[in-house]
Amino acid sequence: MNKKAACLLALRERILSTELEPGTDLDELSLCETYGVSRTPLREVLQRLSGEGLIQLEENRGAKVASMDVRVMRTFFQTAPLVYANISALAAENWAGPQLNTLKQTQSAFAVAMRRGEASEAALLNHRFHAEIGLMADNAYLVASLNRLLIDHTRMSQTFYRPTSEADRDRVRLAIEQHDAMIAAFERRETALSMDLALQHWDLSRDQLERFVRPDPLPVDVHSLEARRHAV
Amino acid sequence: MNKKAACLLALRERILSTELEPGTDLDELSLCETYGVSRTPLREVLQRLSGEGLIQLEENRGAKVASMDVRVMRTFFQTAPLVYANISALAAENWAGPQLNTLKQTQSAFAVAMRRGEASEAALLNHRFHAEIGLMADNAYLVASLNRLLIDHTRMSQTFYRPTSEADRDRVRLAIEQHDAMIAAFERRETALSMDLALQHWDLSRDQLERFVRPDPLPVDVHSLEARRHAV
DNA sequence: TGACGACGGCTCGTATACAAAGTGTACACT
DNA sequence: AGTGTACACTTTGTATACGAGCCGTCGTCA
Repeated sequence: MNKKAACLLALRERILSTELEPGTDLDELSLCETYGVSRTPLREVLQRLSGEGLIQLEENRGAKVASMDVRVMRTFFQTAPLVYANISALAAENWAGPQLNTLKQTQSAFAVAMRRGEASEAALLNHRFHAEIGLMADNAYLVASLNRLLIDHTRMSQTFYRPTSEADRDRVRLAIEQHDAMIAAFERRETALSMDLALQHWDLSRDQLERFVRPDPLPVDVHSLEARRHAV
Repeated sequence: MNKKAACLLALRERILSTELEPGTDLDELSLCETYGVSRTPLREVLQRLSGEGLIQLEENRGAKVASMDVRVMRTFFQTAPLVYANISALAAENWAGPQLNTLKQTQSAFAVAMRRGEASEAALLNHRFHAEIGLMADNAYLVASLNRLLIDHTRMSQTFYRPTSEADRDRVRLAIEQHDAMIAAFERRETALSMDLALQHWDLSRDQLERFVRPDPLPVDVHSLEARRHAV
């Protein structure tokens, strides 16, 4: 029972961190061995992961990690701002009890991981941060979308948390500041501001993700570069 | 294998039609007997239904049909127009291949069922109609929200398809006309119009659902009725 | 030599048996 | 008489064994 939950958690993390890359085939027996559970509970875990959209099950063909092709990504960029903005506004409106403190704790853990350069830990904590905002929003319908978005967001942003240039480092710092601003807005129940901040946070993410998805093209050849330069 | 799929389908329909009412406890053994499958595949079906949000699983406590309390409904009314409108616009933009024809077929089947007074059949076909629009929208993220909304929408609207007054009958006719208008808008890829029509369709639904949720209050007593009448 | 078919291995799907957890009742003790 | 505990029964969770479906390879036949 505890082993089953552990297995679920572990697989989730391995998928989100892209240690298990999109499209990877999953073998039941080897997973059973890895996590020390028999096939019955393991298959239930797989069913569950499939329900969450982390893996895809095919009849008589086993499971594979959910793919992430260009079409999916187009949709992702189209949908994310809508959902993130609304979730954020709802979170400001509806959070209750200890949720805000939980969020603050996640945020500090995130900042620490980032400072220490623990990249995949940071990515997972960022995921958790936004998932917790989802819980605060208290809207089972939109959260369904949010969680799907977060899966792909986390997988795409793996590189983000391994900043190489100083400009990248600045962006990460900005992301952390934005998180703090969001927390403050939630605390004061500032719905409209929360929505704005979510959109700003999204803009930053989008720039970063687009750089990952569509990196600067390599020069075709020296001549075309020269030609372009003189054509301006 | 086929029996498992049949079991899944059947349970889905029974839940959507509220034959299995929200909150009902589900007993594994009796379900096994009913559908002629053993516990292992049945439990996988339950996992799946849980993933779709149709039932709720609790550790060592079995499954129960997803509840539908007032808080859930508040959220429902808040979220539905946003998702429906966007899904509709995306459907107009992205539908491909035979999807539109499939939708037309579902629509005629729905109209027929409605004319024949087959209430739960009509409710399920209406569900299918909107689920198919979801597929046309081709947006895995938003569809997750849509499907959650449709579950509760279908369960709440069970009464809608048993019109009692002539005014109710008019509303049903209008709903069918709106479906046709949506199909036409999709066919011509009129994104903005599709969004508008979805919102109109939602307005109609909302009025109907609110009447179900908040019916005309019963008279407190005869005296207060008399008093009210004279007061006008 | 190429193509079709049969066989064998492998993985997935299902049934069943057993273990663990929860629940209700009855009996004893305060 | 009320409460608490223990035991039996019901229901859920897990392991394992067996059957079914897919895939690749090898052999045979044209």
